[in-house]
Amino acid sequence: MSETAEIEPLGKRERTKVANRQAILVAARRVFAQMGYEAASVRDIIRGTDLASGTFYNYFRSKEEVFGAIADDSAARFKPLLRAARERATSFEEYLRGAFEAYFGFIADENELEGRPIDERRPHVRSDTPEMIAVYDEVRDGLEAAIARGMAPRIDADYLACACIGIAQEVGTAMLRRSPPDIKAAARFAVGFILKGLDGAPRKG
Amino acid sequence: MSETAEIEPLGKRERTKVANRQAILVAARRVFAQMGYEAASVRDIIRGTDLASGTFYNYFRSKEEVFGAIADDSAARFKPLLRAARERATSFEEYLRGAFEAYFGFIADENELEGRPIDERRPHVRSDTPEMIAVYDEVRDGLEAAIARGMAPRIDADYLACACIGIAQEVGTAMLRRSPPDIKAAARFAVGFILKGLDGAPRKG
DNA sequence: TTAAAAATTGACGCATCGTCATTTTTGTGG
DNA sequence: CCACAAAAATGACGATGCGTCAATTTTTAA
Repeated sequence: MSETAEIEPLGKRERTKVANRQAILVAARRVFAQMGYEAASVRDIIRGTDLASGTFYNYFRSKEEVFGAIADDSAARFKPLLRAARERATSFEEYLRGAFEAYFGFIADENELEGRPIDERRPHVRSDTPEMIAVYDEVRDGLEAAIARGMAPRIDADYLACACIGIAQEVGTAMLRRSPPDIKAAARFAVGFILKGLDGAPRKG
Repeated sequence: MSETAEIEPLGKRERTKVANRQAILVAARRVFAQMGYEAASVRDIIRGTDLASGTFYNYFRSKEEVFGAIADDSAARFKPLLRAARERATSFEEYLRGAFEAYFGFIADENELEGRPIDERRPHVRSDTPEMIAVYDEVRDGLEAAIARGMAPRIDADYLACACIGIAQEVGTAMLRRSPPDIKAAARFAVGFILKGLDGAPRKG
């Protein structure tokens, strides 16, 4: 194998290319958080770097594409956490708990930047970018695997995955609105709810 | 009481005001569906009516506000359906089934306009309009009432409402992607899942 | 009939859009 | 070290959309 990890043979050209792309993404994250996604313009983003306006278009075609790249990046960083939760788990319940704690912890970290309210900067997490589709697939695969092993009943894995993602999103957002956000408690609620429905969710108080 | 329902004493001024506002909303729905929310401009919307560009700003401040009005309108039309489901039901399960069938039927109707994929018709941020908050409150009230009557366990009503809404949204979107969308089946899935968790969801096939 | 009030209109100044010819930077061979 | 080609950055440009506003038309009320 001559494909060993390409340690660091990056010329200056490649390095600045990576650096510029990253600078744009960092500026975009900040701008989206500060003024909200809708209000932000490509010019606002590029002003947050030391690049010229035309340079933006060497890296992205539009604001939407930048948003997609950020979402893709988040999804790519989250996916291994999800995978790890699956591999670490020895039971379905453990898998679910690991996955939800990973997700709730992740969004708690991601939203620590000060600025506009959460709702105005938050991606509408649909099966959008390749990495986000990969996350959805990871969720569904994990559930299908559990079903195949008899750890979960044989139900519609697509709807099930959607239900879990919906719960994760909405309960996650609700958690962020509470201060301080209690990650374990939120995960406990979600896991109990998914496993047993109303009867399984932790009693209040 | 001299405040009796104001039957129809609308002058021409009031009538055209209502008509123009409605014309803008109708055009906006069509434009959002056809070219996608992001790509649409205020000019695109106003071109879909016989009004001048400046007139738009007598009714709305921005494209976002138009979307908010559409969302608000949808929520306002949906809320009574939800309320009716609650009043009609004689058990918690019946309430849930009625609510989900109402919601899934509603979004199936709402998205019958041909055009861009569902996901592109909305902004990438979540807007919480007054009527949408009212719908959320209706959901939570319904659940709290059930809890108070001992028809459901005493769990965190806020998280529960969020979980139900998340399920409704994600499973609803997934349902729309299938053709033809099977409203009853989707509702059966959601209700079973909420009541009993994995064990309660209908088996596949 | 007429004057005040309200609403509509479209042109205006300004900002952002995406492009592209030009300039600057980087990699390569003599 | 220099020169030359490829690659990338730059900012000015025409086009388009933005939100405003003085002028105009329509409606209401006296």
